Amino acid sequence: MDRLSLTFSALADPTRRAILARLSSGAASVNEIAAPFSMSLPAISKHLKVLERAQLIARGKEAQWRPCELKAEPLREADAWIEQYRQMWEERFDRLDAYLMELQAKSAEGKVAPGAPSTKPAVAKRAKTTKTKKRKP
Amino acid sequence: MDRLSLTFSALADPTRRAILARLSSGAASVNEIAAPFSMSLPAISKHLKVLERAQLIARGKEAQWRPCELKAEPLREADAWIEQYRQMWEERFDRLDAYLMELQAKSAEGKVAPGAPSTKPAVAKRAKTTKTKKRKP
DNA sequence: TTTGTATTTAACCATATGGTTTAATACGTT
DNA sequence: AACGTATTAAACCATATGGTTAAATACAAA
Repeated sequence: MDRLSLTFSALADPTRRAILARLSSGAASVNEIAAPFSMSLPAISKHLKVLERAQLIARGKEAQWRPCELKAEPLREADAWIEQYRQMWEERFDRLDAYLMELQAKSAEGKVAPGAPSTKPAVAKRAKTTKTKKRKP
Repeated sequence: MDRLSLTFSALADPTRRAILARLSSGAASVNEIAAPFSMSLPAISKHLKVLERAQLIARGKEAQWRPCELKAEPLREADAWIEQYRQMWEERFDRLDAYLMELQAKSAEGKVAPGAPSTKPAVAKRAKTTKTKKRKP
């Protein structure tokens, strides 16, 4: 299986995401990792194997312990993939911004009812800092 | 299943990622989507159902066509999750940079053997250009 | 109404996933 | 050597996944 698929499918489980979260604050033994969960040790062991295959963790050997350490590299690749789509969800705000800017314009002309919400600063400001991409008509 | 798990497991398949890529350049019918692949139409239909359940696509109805449209919102959530780990993979480069900068310093003092590899520009420069992703203002 | 096109459903198959319980293994300590 | 602890392996089970082919459905056009 390709690396991206391995990464995403490793992340597609809340237990495994929780394990990564735990490891983000330092390496840990299998028992330490298992402690917060209400499942058997072998189940955790299997999850760790999945994470290891995805290279999201690396394991050491110290006496009878196999400490696990987080390896973020695959996350970087996953992030790079998702990154491609960033503007797709930013666009949404752009259109909202455009709409709100228009409202403001009208407001300046005194065409909006007195009680209309003030949409000016927080959101409309984003229109300047967000890159826009045109969508097909 | 929780939304993040749905999203990641939907992304954990190259066919589905390719479908999303196709849809990022505009909506398409099932047949159009299926064209590039060498698998049966029902297989594609199933993939679309997975994407739909994860809310990565939305479907319309026009005559006998059910056009698919990309919805990036879940990607934004996935991105936000991964974001937590960003510094984990940036740190790594920071340390590498620090090390290489140090090497350069020694090199400047003439303490490195004549044949030593020149590590100067390409990598050490990264220390300045490594982008810490733009966060919300 | 018949035919053609687009798409989904049904039934089936093989393999993967996530869990269990019961051993087995590996190492440090007594 | 025997024991205790940490971890994995084996065998098993239920359900999910990713694919197939054949049939059913929905709509447009002739």
